[in-house]
Formats: sequence, structure tokens, C-alpha cells
Amino acid sequence: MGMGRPREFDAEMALDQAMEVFWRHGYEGATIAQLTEAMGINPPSLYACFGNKEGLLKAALDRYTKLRNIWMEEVVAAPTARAVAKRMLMGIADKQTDPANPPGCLLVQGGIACGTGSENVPFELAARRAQNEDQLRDRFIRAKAEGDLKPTSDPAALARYVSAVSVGMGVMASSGADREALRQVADVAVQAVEAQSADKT
Amino acid sequence: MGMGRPREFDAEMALDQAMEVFWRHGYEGATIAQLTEAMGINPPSLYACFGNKEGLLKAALDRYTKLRNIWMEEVVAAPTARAVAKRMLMGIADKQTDPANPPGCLLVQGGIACGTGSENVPFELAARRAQNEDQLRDRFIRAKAEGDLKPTSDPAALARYVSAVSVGMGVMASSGADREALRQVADVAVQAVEAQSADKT
DNA sequence: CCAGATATGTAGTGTTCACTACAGATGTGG
DNA sequence: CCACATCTGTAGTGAACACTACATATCTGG
Repeated sequence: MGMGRPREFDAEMALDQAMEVFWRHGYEGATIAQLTEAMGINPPSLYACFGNKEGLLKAALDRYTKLRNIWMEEVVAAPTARAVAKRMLMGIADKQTDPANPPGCLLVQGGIACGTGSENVPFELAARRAQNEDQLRDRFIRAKAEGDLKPTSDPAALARYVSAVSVGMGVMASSGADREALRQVADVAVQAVEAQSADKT
Repeated sequence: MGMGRPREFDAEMALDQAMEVFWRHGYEGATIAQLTEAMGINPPSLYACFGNKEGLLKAALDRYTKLRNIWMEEVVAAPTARAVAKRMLMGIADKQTDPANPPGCLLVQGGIACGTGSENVPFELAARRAQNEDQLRDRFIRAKAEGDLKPTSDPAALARYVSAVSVGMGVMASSGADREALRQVADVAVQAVEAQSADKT
């Protein structure tokens, strides 16, 4: 039995285009017509490959978080908690104002609130944001064990804090904040982590 | 000439209900059917009173920001920059997890990204968030003039930072973070402002 | 109590949406 | 070269959407 006609488009390239549409318009704001046009395919190809609109979003999120997690590995490789926070937040400031992408973060722009029938989209995004928070928390737990963070510090709270600042910066980027403004926010934010760091005597 | 039949519903009470629907589902996710049902009126009454869906959102935002600005006055009345930040962020933690309202902040949940035809909704929300940031900035400028903040501090950056943390906390609240988790974030965040405060000798 | 003005409820309007039926095209295995 | 399987483009499908026409109801001013 034959294997059928091969697909004529590259799924990953198509996903990159879909990602950009979701990023710019959100899940509900993105229409199938916009998505198919950006992807350079017709609706039946989209549905054959990704199931439905939500399946396409999940595939785009998978691709987004895969790249992001690679970057997060570099972030948590920084030598101290303070350096981790600085590398993370400065990187966020740059990435969220990268003209190659829509401003902000897909995990926020994708859809914070959705209508009936798409309730699990915000949930899906939150779960992926939580992954990064967990990576940070684990890194801060280690920093505390190494004596890099004060014995009184709360690694989970610190991770949640850095995550919250990242998200807030993303929203600001999407509403027009420029790179310098975000870097200043990052700079201030790092000082809270510094306050939790052990004195360098 | 007569003045016509009087309206049978209370506009402010109806707005409160509409506000909750936008808050929970976002601008695009909220349907006229949901809004009219929550408001206890029929579509023609809605359109006669508010023009269209976007007009209703703006009216709801006006009501929301009016109450919020009153609260912000209390916030900036705190004696020091640190106290302002603490009062603001602790208040945010409580308000965004108040079971009387949907979780998070209407100015974020309302719509960070929107589809074609609603592009100015995110813009509208951003403008109102900026109001609060301006209030904070003015307060921090005063704090710097009073010697409460270090001469090297940047009041605008500090205000942007506190605003970013608020927004980030709102997103976290909407995705399930509880009050205690947000308070911990607020607690850490305040330390960055403390680091910008002049030493109390 | 009548004329003008505005609100209300019913029942739609056209449009846009996510999604798909179907026929033709293009591949593989025998 | 044929049976079969999968993809592709055209052209829709029903459903849900924001919004409204219209008849009726309820007010004020004279």
C-alpha cells in the first residue's frame, strides 16, 4: 500500500509563521484565514497537519518553549542567583523588543483571558510559564544550598518574583515600551535578588 | 416636548456586571449575549446606552479606573517610597485575589492582544495602566526631592518597575496564584525599592 | 389626554467564524 | 501500470457573532 502524496510545505516554517500571528493577535484574535495566509497553505492542509486551531496553537507553543528552554539553560548556568536574575531579565528585555518578533511574549500575548470554548488556552499558557518558574526555583534552591542566597531567603518566592517581573515586562513591551525602558526595569528588579544574596565578605 | 420613557435599569450596576464579564473573558471573549444576560437587559438597551461593544468596554474601564484611582491616592499618600511600593503591591496582591471579583486585573485581562478591528482595545488598556505609572512616578520624584530616595535613583524607572510587578502579579493571579504567593512576590519586590532608598542614619 | 420623545422586547439582519466535503493531484508498494 | 493512501485547492457548511428594524410601552410638556 502506498504512502500517499507528500506534504508540500515545511511544518516548522509554517509553525513559525503561525506563531507570529498568535503572538500578534492572540489566540482568539487570530483567524484561520490569517493563519493559513501567513503559513502559505490552505485550511485543509492546516487541519490535516494540526487537527484544529487549538492543536496549531499547542504545536506553536511547543516550538516556542523548546527554543526558550534552551535559552533558560544558559540563564540558569550563570554563577550566582543575582547573575541568573540579571541574565534572565536583561535577556527578556532584549528578546521582547527584538524587531524580528512581535513585541512581548507569546506565553502572555497568546491569551490571558479567553471566551467560552477556549478556556484551556490560558491554562495551557500558564503551564508553560510555570515551567520556566520551576527552572528558576530549582536554580535558586541550589544557590541557597551553596550559600549564595541568604539562609532566610525563599527560593520559590524569588523564582515567582523573577517570573512575575518577566511577565510584566512582556506586557509593557507589547504596549510600546522600548528596550531601554525594559532594561531599566530589569536593572531595578535585580536589586531585589541582590538583597537576598549573602554578603560577599 | 416629552422627555421619553425612562430607562428601567441602573447604568452603574449594569456596568459592574459588564465589567465582570470583560474581566473574566476579555474583550473579544465576551459576547454581547453574555454581557446583556449579566446586565439583565436586552441588546437594544445596551446599544442605546453605550453605543457599541467597545463603548461599553470604555464605560466599564472608566468605572474601574475611577475606583482604582481613588485607591491609588491612598497608596501615594504613604510616607516613603518604600511604604508606597509596599502598600501598592500588598494591596494589589489582595485585590487581585479578592473572591468578589474575577482574579487578576481588568486592565490586563481585558485584552493584551486583539484581532483585526479591535486593535485599539489593548491601546486603551495600556493608556489606563500608564495613568497609575504616572502617579507612582510623580510620587517617586517627590521622594527623591525629599531625600527619601537616593540621588542616583531613577524615579521613572522605579515607577515602571512597580507597575511591571503589578501587571505580572495580575497575570499570575488570573492563572491561579493564591494570595499568599502574591504577597511573597510583593515582599521580594519591595526590596528593590528599599535598595533605592536613602540610608536611614 | 394628546403629541413628541425615548426605552424596551422580539425577532431578526448580514457578516465572519472555525471547519469540511469533494474532486483532482501526487506519491508508494506490488 | 494499477490499487491505495495521503495531500491540495475550491468552494462551501452551519453556527455564532455584533448589531438593528420595528412595533409597543412609558414617560414629559402643554
